[in-house]
Amino acid sequence: MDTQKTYTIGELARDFDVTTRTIRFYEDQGLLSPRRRGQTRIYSPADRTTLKLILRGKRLGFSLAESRDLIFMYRPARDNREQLEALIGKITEKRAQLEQQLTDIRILQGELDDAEARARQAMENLENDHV
Amino acid sequence: MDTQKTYTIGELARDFDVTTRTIRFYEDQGLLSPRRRGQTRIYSPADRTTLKLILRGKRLGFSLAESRDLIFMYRPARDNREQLEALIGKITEKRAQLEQQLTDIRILQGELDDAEARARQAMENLENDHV
DNA sequence: AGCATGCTTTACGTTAACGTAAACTTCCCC
DNA sequence: GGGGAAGTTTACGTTAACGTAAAGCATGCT
Repeated sequence: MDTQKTYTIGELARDFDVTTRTIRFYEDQGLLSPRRRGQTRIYSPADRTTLKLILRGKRLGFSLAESRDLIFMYRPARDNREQLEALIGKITEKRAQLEQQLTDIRILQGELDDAEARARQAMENLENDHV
Repeated sequence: MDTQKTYTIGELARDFDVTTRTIRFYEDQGLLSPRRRGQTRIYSPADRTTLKLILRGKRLGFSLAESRDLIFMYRPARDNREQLEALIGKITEKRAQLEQQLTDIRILQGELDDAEARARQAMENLENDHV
């Protein structure tokens, strides 16, 4: 059964809140390669997932090159041992980067807590000074 | 006692592994404003901390504008009520963004685990096929 | 004195990630 | 059959975040 759902570029753009230009740009960069019906691009659920991965990467500050690496990391490839070892090395690096980000986020969260507390305190003081 | 440690631009550049151009650029963008001895920039511990904040922001994918906002959020300012409420609003937004990043990171970590497991499996298979 | 080191300003160059506009086809609707 | 909506290609424009180069001052060796 070839009953896979498909999407037009406009649908994806709406669903993910990006422009069609953006989606075509990602294809240009080798991150997407949708089928074609004539000239028109037809996106599969897998393409949709890839797009989701790219946008998640963006939220974490990754470049498109980094996201492409991640995508190809996740896609199983018929590799020889060297390639597999290189892959594992890259995975290890990414993991370290994510750990660093976790640390950064936690610290920042704490600082936001402080900042909010001080802001609320300042508002209370305004009240009192005003009285 | 005015015995605060100070830094030259070159020292900061080495310590944080950025170029002096980068540090001057941040000043240009209003993120840093070091004292001067004549022409020469003199950085205080506070300036150093600010630079650290900027670089942490970069690791999380923040633009310099976002980092500047964060810095001014953290610096207590003599504000009126409207400004304080706006500040609290911004803090709340940032918090939501950080939560999203946490979610993204956790998912990605899981995917990296999968990818590594598959890579190791593939290596084992290579061994066996080889025998 | 001469020269290296490290600071300064000024200014043009570069890359990533799209935005924007123009000109064209295809399909659907009434 | 004449719009209108959504797709296409081509191509130039834009912004952020620096890189790179040139030319000049100050300081400290040797």
